[in-house]
Amino acid sequence: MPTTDYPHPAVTVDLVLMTVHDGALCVLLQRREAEPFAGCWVVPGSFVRIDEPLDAAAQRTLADKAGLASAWLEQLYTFGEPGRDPRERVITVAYFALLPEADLAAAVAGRADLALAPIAVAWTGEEGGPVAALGPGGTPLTLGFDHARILGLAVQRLRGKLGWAPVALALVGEHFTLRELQAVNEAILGRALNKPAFRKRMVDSGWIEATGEKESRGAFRPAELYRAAQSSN
Amino acid sequence: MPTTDYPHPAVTVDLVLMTVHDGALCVLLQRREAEPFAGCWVVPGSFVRIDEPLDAAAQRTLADKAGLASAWLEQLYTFGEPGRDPRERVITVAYFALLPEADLAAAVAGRADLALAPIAVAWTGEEGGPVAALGPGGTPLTLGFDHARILGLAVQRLRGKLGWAPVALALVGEHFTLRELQAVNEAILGRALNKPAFRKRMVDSGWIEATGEKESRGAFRPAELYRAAQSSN
DNA sequence: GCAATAGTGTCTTTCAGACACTATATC
DNA sequence: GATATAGTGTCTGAAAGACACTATTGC
Repeated sequence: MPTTDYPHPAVTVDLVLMTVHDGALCVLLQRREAEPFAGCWVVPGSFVRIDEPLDAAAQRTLADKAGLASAWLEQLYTFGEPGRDPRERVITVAYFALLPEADLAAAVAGRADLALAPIAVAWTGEEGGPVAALGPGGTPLTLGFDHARILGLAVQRLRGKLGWAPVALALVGEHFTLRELQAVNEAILGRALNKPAFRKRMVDSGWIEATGEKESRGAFRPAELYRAAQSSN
Repeated sequence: MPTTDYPHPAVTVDLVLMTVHDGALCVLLQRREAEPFAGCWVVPGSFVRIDEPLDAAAQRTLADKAGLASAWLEQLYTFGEPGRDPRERVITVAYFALLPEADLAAAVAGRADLALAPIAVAWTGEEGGPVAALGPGGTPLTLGFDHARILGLAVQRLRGKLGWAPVALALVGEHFTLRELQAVNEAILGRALNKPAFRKRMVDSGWIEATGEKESRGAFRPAELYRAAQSSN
């Protein structure tokens, strides 16, 4: 592995920032001003600095673009087709990040170039494939670069990890009810779940613990509030 | 995402070529001649050319370093710590590849700089961690760069995929018996499997189909030979 | 007591592990 | 028929879905 004089590609990180809003899995998209793909929507990204670890570049992008300090952040896949950016060779390391709805809504508020778009998934199971992101009228947004494919892979990975990792906890607040957690899971999977089975699985998993406090929403029995267990990280 | 004048990092692909030999999961390692890490063992890799897709670079490395035309090849993870190569910033996209024992043994034969090293895994379950590669005397080889970590992630991914993807089929020949397939699975997982359950799972999975032919090894009942089903890809 | 949601008990089905059994080849 | 491995039937236990039931709050 000697050093070479061959031209080096540019390397970026792209962030698929996801949350669940109104029962739908949503992603934060940014409207591009400049060419190429001006007017199209893309996931936020930035160039990796020459002395910066990849995870740090993702963290920095999270702070710059969304004003967010912390999130469940995980490397997704690296895309490097030569033609994916018409200007120069750009290899992008895609990350996906999960945030509670409130955090992401705050980041979007007052920013005309940002949108929280519901994701429309046509496939089911493990095959995967590209997905569409919907605009205000329910019409699909035009995504720039290969970001429809990146989004599709993010959804696929998220669905796959739901069963064996506490990723759903990153999408609810610090305190949450089992009903909220189940709703988040159902939004991600796109199908209804069985209530007793879900509750048993969650409680037995060791990911969550009861706080002893209750949530009161109206004229009916209040729900127990849970929080992420210490070891769930 | 404008173009920039910032310095670009070098990008490489590294290949974790694995097979099962003598009941042990093994990896193809190459002894480095040059500094840094001269005398250490590393997984084969090469620079990504400026007009070359990442998958094509992995495929080319497979052909150059191991003389192999085809294998189960899958992107693993991208490693980009600034200090991982002391010469310059090198971001590497790691792939793992699975080959039948015979193919990899042929690649190593007569090459003093290549070795097929058994992998010693200390952990179990899902945590993962770095692993050791063993030399002829059973002593651990000194691995260069961050390749112990790359190897560890490859083992973790391989173990994780065993249950729901037909990866084990890439490690046996075109025709194989269920006993051979089970032995491969056991070598990867590092634990014994239940025979009836394994057979039922394999047959029900749809990944394999019976050929109608038999394998005769001695004075006992011959085993049915199977092959990968068409849809198992 | 009524309404509405929270939470649970129980039955059934499905699947994997354990174990012992039957099957089939060569000698 | 002895032997060694291939392959299967059956029991058991764990986990999930279906469904109905009980529990608790405000009004």
